[in-house]
Amino acid sequence: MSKKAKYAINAMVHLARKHGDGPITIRDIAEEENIPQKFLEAILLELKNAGLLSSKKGKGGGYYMIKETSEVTMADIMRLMDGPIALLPCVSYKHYERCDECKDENTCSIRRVFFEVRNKTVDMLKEASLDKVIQE
Amino acid sequence: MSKKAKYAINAMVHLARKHGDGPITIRDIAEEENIPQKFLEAILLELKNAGLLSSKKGKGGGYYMIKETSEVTMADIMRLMDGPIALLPCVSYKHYERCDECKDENTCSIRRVFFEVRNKTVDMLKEASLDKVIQE
DNA sequence: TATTACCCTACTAATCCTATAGGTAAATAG
DNA sequence: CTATTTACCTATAGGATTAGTAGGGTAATA
Repeated sequence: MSKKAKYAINAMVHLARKHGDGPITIRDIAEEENIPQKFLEAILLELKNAGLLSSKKGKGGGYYMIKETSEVTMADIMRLMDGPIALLPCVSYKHYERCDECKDENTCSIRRVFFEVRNKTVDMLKEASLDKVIQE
Repeated sequence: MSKKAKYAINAMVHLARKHGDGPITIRDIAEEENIPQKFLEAILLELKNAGLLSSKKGKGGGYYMIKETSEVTMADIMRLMDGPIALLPCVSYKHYERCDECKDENTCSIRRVFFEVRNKTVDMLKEASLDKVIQE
């Protein structure tokens, strides 16, 4: 997982914790979560464009959750930031791509293993919604 | 997973299938598995240095399995090629590293999730020994 | 209208990935 | 002993990605 995705998760968790408190500024999130501010700016924008967040400008502005905390999962955030969750592109559902050195996918012996890994991983990451994550 | 690791796995599977047939040349593996030969050369050397393979020089030489196919798993190969299997360095067992932006690991809410993902993933990859993989 | 915050473009330094080139050393066949 | 075959070693290099930084422009609010 890239730092970007980790930052995104930490920022979302931060906002989930303050859900209902109104907008939170980029600077506050950056400082409290130890994220470079300019980098965070781009990340939050991406999360907003994907519909996971909303924002308000001007004094008293900032970012805030637009969905319920139960409706946003680690899988959502990671897919947005890093793309495929699968270890091999040929077992990815959302970003499928054929392995160019593979002769025949149907007889590829390692594919089954990594298909299972992908499925289990996605299951766990989909289970991990923001509300569950902050409930500890 | 890097191409390097995927190549390594395919090469090991290839050698596991021919276990007992004597040494297989780099060229043969490269051609049959569609792996760039020079790249494969470095990969096989690394696998040998890690004790997963042995080799023989000169005519009739090549690489061959030195362990039983049940004793080498996907986890072994992947760790050797790509390093940590964990998505976050702070939940890695063999390559643990603190997240530098993390204030307190004990209260880090996302750590638990990715710890579970790591454990399940490693379990599956350790289960996937070469003999199991080629038994299909 | 001053302040505050969001939005946008471009750039960069460092690292990693995926190889390639060219030569050395050892084993074997004849 | 020579030629051939094969693994082994060193160095390098282009491209992609990552993780940012710099410097402003634009929009909303008090």
